[in-house]
Amino acid sequence: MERSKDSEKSCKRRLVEAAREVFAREGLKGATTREIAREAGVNEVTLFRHFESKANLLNAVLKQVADRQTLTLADLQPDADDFRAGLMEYARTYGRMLYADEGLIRTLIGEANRYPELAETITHRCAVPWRESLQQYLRTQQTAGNVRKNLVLPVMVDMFTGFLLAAMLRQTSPWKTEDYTEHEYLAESVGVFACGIETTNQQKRK
Amino acid sequence: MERSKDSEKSCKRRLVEAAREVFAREGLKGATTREIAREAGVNEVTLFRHFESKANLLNAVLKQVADRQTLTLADLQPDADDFRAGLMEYARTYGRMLYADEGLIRTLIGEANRYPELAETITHRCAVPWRESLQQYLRTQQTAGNVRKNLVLPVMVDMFTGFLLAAMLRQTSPWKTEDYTEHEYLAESVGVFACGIETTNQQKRK
DNA sequence: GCATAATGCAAGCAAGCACTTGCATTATCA
DNA sequence: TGATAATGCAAGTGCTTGCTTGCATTATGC
Repeated sequence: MERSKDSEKSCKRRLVEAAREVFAREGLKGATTREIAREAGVNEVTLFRHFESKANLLNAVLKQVADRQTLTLADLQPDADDFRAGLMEYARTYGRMLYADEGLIRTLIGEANRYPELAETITHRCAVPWRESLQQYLRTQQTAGNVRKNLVLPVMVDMFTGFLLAAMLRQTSPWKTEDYTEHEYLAESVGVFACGIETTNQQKRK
Repeated sequence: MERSKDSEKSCKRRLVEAAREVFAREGLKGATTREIAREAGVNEVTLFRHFESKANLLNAVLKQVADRQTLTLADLQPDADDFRAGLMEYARTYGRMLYADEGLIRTLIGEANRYPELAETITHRCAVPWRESLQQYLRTQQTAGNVRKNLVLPVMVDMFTGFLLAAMLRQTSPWKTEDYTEHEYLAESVGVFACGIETTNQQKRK
């Protein structure tokens, strides 16, 4: 039972990896088991022997993505002493994650209503942890006197992740308009957001 | 040639209408010509007689949506004297449009990379006009002294539409978390945005 | 070296898909 | 009424899909 662990694992892993790419590239319906198997370099039958259905394979992919995100979030230690620097760190990390999983995120946005249980899973394991971490950070900054106390924190958190998500969607579209750089967007938008929620509203100098 | 105009038009229109719903509900690949025809109450063959292919039908749908949005935008006359009220009007109108076309927007986000020419069309005919209108409004407010002059306006515009889009995606998801109302989100987020870009940064009282 | 488990391969199945064809039926309008 | 155009209907074509079956081949660990 121990002997085959390695090869089997590498085979399964290669399949999950390939499936992640093909699902992201072709969509849930557009991805075919034939193409996934080909991209993984294994026979299509092997795919069905490991995961019994295409749906099972998709679940394995999502589980892997969720686990990776959990690690990313756990590694994040934002600067609590510099309010704006901490926010920027959240924004950069969140943005990096968005770009890394772009294809899957697009696909899930598109198919969320058709696979509700799937959307719920990914939400509970990805979005909720981010929300709570960020909300906790803002609460800390409130008690430190940096952030206004009359804010609805859940709204602020969703607004923050919201304009970052939208930025990713725009930048990775085939039609991106290119009148500012990604870095410029991050700095400017997070700056305005910070300016909007902080206590002492000193004007930001460019 | 005049005689059949009505019935033909009504038939074509019913097909486009049904197609819009089915495409939105099932996705570009998931939507079948059979179901579209059934939902329109006509025979599947009739569909192929009017539009020669599924792709043509999709184009007709997008054209209709784009035209409708052009009208919506033309009707919008934001209050230029009250900066925040004008912003809120933009937000409400934009939000209404987002909710009306939710399904299609989701689908297009999901499939943008697989149908680039399609994404480009819809962008040029929908997103760009919004961007320019909003940017013009902000420029006006800058000269009126209400908005800071050291802002990168394209970023501001995309940030604004961005957190509104993301809010719609969240609210219409099967897993919406429900810890604030749609109205509350609008008021709070637009408030923070306004607070972030305006010249005199008076604290907003709840 | 040998049993056992994993993989490959060729073929196929049943279903669903976009799209077509041929013909009967209905509505339109002069 | 009668020609013409639009629609309905039944059937079918060729392709792709997820998934299965049977059997040969390879690797693994004792």
